Amino acid sequence: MAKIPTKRRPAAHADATRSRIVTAAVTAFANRGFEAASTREIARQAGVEQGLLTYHFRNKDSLWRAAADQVFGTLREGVVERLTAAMEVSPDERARELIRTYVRTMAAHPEFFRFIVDQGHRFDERTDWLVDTHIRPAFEMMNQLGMLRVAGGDERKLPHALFALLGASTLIFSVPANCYRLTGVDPRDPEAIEAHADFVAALLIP
Amino acid sequence: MAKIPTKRRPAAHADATRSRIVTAAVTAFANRGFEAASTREIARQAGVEQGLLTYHFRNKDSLWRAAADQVFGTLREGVVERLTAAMEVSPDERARELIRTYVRTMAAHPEFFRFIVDQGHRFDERTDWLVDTHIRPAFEMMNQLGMLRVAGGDERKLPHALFALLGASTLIFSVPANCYRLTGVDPRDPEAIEAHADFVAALLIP
DNA sequence: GTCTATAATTAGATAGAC
DNA sequence: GTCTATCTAATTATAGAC
Repeated sequence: MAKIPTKRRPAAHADATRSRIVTAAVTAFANRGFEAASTREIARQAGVEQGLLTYHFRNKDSLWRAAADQVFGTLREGVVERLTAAMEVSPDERARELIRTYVRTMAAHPEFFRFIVDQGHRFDERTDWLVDTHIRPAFEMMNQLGMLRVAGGDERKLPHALFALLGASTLIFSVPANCYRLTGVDPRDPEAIEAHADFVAALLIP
Repeated sequence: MAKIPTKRRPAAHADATRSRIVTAAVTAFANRGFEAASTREIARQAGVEQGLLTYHFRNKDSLWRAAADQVFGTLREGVVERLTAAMEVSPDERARELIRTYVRTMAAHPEFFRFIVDQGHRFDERTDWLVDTHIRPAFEMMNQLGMLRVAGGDERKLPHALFALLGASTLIFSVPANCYRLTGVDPRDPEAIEAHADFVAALLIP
């Protein structure tokens, strides 16, 4: 009586399997970088055999792109969801709250930053794809929301504002071992996240 | 008549070989991370055979520490050298100039940031060693120089100030492919470096 | 001090059974 | 859809020649 798939979703179980693989891939790629992440370890984490990965994804490169889709998709949902609550406050306070929201989202998804740093120094196809598919839309959304007002309306300062904001907001959550060993503060603690959100918001919108 | 070593420095040539290996290792570890960097590729870049690496360094871990010593040593020299020129200006302007110097040094050595990010999320022996040996002394020097005045004298804000400064100053130089593809600005250009130094200095010391 | 050879392990990709 | 088996190549570490 087991394994009777419905007519409408014969592949529901396969979708779940595929999803588990992608989730395991996100962790592996973020923790170890593209080359060092092993498809065997990803399969093991997802509870499947390595051969199945080539059924759902052609090769390691395709799996990486699926992982990137999930990382940026989750991020987009998180930010957009929190931004729908329209704020009737001053532009400065609105920008500050956007930045605090941004910091909290980064804290919840440190894998995002490592994805970018691991890939961002390679002038290759994957970087072109990542920027065109995911990073540019995010950049334009942040700009339209007024989060980059720190550039003072000078378009030439936008790149510096973007990477300064991203680096200031996110680095601490991507190197928790360094931060904890160095300062005793664990950046995964909720209080540390709020403290960093307040600090960065005050820094960028004084 | 070749290969007549002097009495005092019989190993001068060996030292040069060792140094070439370390230099190649710095590049490899920064570009690809600890696991993905291969000792064979490092040996090839240094113009030696792989077996020689275990003569000069016990294993990959020891080689990584030697590479870290070189990265942080170079950085320390660069910063200290530039700071000896005492500045008789206001504390604010002095802090700004220190931060500009810091940004320029980071731009000249993007491998520093990738060393930290690649290692900083692992709670292991290497992180403990890196923090205790290199990061903490650098942190204390920055604090004593007044570069973390953005914390406003509040000791609890120091961790946030440190990682915000480091991230804001350095990220852009560590992801040049992202920045160039996204904005058209190549952060390796001297004008871009100066623009970022000015931007970050103005951001942290308004 | 440097190289050659190789052992033991692991990598990604593929073919085919079920 | 999932797994088993295997191929080729690359990995770190080691032993020993010179």
